[in-house]
Amino acid sequence: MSLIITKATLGRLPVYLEFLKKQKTEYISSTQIARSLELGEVLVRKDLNSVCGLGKPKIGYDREKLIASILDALGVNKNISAVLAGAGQLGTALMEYKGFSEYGVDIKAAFDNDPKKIDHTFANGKKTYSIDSLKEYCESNEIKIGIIAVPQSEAQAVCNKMIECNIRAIWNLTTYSLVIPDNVIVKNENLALSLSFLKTCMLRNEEPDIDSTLRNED
Amino acid sequence: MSLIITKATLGRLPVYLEFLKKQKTEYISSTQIARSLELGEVLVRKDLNSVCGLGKPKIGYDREKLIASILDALGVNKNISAVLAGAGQLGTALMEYKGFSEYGVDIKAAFDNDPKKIDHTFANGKKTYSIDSLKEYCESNEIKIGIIAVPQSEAQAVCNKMIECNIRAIWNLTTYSLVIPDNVIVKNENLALSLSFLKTCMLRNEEPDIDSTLRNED
DNA sequence: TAGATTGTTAATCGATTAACAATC
DNA sequence: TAGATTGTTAATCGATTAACAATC
Repeated sequence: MSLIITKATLGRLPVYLEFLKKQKTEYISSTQIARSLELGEVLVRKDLNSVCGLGKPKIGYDREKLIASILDALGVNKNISAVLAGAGQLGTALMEYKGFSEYGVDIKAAFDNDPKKIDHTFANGKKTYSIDSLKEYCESNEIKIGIIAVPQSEAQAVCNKMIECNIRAIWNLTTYSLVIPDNVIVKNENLALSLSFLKTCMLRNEEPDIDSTLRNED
Repeated sequence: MSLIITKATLGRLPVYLEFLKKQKTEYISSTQIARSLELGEVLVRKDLNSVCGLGKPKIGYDREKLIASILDALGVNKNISAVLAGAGQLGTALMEYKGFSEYGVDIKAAFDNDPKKIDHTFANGKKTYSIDSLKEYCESNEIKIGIIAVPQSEAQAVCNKMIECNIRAIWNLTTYSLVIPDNVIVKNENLALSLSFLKTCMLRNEEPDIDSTLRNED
């Protein structure tokens, strides 16, 4: 029944999701989706097929069910708690960002080593704690994801601390290439690289449809 | 001489660059690079070969020259000016971020429609102007890149304004799928999607080496 | 010469697309 | 039945890897 969901598919599921949410009709065909998103229609069909096999010839796919299946495949319904290290400008922006909850991720608290930042309360009531209390906090709050938004020079140290706290997935917003054990996954979000990639594409007059931040190093 | 640089290669160049900068030796072999970055050594050789053909058997590549070639291929030496729309938390973080200049991108000014934000001076002396003065500013400052960090609901309007200002490359930090003409390139930087992708990979226990933000929609 | 390394050509692999049969 | 749509099998395409010849 359920085919293997490739990573390429996984990457497109949220795109389908956004699109499907905007539609109004009860049923929707892969042809419509493909045309609107400028993707091959067979590709769309294969993607949809790998999360749910319920398309009906001549009618299309049940929109509601499709949305539910995608949400399920993405694990949106499973709520996951995260913590953030580094309550600077970027950290604050992330703490106050509302979009994460839509995907079932809750950044519960920020941690910093700067006494001036500790105890600060964000606009939404979340708080900044001392980095020393990270372990205790993670243990009592079932934290699964760690977000690193500290200065480069501290990135590895903070990363090590997070791993000690049993965090197994790290979102790295610094430009530092973290060294991590095999059982931890890292996603690098290098904004400088990303903007630079756009610039390079512009200079070469190409579409930026590959992302330079996608590779894992070390 | 210079082979075609594929986009996949283009995405890896900055990774090589970071690594090469950290090294000390005069020459470096593709084998060393491959091992350190966990890439295939033939792949590294092909990549390096597409930007410069100066590897020497038994010796390796001249580190300095390699760095220079990569910088050149990436267009880092060509300085490009950008403007940012939306001086909120995220916008402020980007305005004050120091890493962009390393890749030859200078975000010169921020624009907003909120009177409370207009005329604000950032920590580094850059300023926020009224969105109404965007066109004039872009024309007199040769602005090539526009960064959108406004609320979703205003993203398209701001994008349209930027296109009127002759901006041909847009870095979109909202979750909105911008509709743009063919001669404009967009790079979507959807942070919610990115974090969500990490979460999904964690739940499925996979490495997140493909990035969901890489696809262009609409 | 032997060994380390580069660069090229062919094979493999994964993802996408094309062709077409199946279904309502 | 005809037409629209789905789902599958084979072909294509691009990128990576393997094998190996060339070079210092």
